[in-house]
Amino acid sequence: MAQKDTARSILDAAEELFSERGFAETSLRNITTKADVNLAAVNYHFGSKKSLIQAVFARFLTPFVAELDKALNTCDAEQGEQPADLMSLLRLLSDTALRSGADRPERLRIFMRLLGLAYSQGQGHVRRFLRVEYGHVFRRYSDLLTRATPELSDEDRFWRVHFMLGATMFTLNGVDSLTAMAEHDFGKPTTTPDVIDQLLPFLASGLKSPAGS
Amino acid sequence: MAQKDTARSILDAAEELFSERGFAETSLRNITTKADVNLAAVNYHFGSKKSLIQAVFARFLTPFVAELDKALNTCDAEQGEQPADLMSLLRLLSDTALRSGADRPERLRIFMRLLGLAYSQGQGHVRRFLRVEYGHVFRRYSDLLTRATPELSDEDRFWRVHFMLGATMFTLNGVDSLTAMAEHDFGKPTTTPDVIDQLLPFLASGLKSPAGS
DNA sequence: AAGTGTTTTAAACGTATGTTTGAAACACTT
DNA sequence: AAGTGTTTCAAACATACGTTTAAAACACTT
Repeated sequence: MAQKDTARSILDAAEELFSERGFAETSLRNITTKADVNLAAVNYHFGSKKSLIQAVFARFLTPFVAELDKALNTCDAEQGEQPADLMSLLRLLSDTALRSGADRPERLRIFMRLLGLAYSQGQGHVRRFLRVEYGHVFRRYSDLLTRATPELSDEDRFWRVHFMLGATMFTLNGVDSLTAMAEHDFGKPTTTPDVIDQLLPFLASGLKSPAGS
Repeated sequence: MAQKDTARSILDAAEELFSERGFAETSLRNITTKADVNLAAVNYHFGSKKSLIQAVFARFLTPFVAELDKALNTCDAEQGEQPADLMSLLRLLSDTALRSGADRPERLRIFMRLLGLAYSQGQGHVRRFLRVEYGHVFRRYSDLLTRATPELSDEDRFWRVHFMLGATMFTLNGVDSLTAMAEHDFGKPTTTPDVIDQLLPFLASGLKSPAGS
């Protein structure tokens, strides 16, 4: 019992501190102090700081890709030959992401920050870990995206999908600062689902934008 | 003479190393070794590591915002009352960015990586420095963008501009990996201006996308 | 050539980090 | 209750960092 508790406390504290300050800027002493466990507990339970970082990602991503895989299965079964349209595909992904870790709604924001950090900081080991562990589901989703945009050349689609990825990562990365700015400027409170409702049409328009200049 | 050389060598090395590995992950010893100067030279010439980071940004941004300001002046003079259209505005910005530091074309990529790092890593002092030092020019550009999209509500425009920013940052951030992937998959070599030619229509379509779901 | 202010150098300082250790505390079977 | 494997703990380890120092080397005026 104590084992699970200690490991979970460490993961909770690490997740939050990493997302706030980055990986290199968060020390094991920060984490163990916040988790109220002994300093040596990290190395005892996870082996090293690197492994702890991967464990933080795994705790979020493993249930998420499982749910996404399930959602893609029912999507395939329902539609048969006819490909799903673009907007539905985007909704499917965002709904799955929002539902994953439904207990706390700010979980998605935290995880997106972690993902952004992993790609902008060194952390090549995280990228490798993610590709090896979860690559097949993302490849599956990518195939559906291809079938939903048959009018695009592979090259155009490649670039535009990355543009979409960038807009999404950046936005959800800083969604807390952005919603605070929006609330200050426009009065209305804005939630993460609200932001996603704004984002998806933008992404769809961009992806379908006419080719050429 | 020796003074300028040492300081410049440090800036060159710091710019490259920071953009490759991040700020916290790059030590002064890494920098001074690469620059082939003494370790103490950084603190002698720049005072501290923080000031060095700001100096790296200033060296790129000061000429850039000067050129952008000039371009905005001639833009104002030419157009008179009639606002510039969206595509021209985007071109104006990207042309200025591409021309700035024209000596080496990968300079823009390096700088975009630095900017992304400054916002994703802690580095709150960089954000503050940039806002205080260069904020007025970006506010000026933002006003032109507003006049070019009168059909949008301030709130919609706010969000979509940040989506554009995200797509741009992410893309130019990883433009070297992305062009390498594109070349591997599609044969054709792709340059940074090519990528921007793909990006701008995407951004324009997204910004102008019809409101509502 | 002497003198003066600037720049470079090698070495050290103090601090913080990730990790290891060996003993103590604990949980659980026999 | 003794014994056994697991978990916690305080302390120390080795290493790396940013910064400071004081002397040496340099550039340049008089």
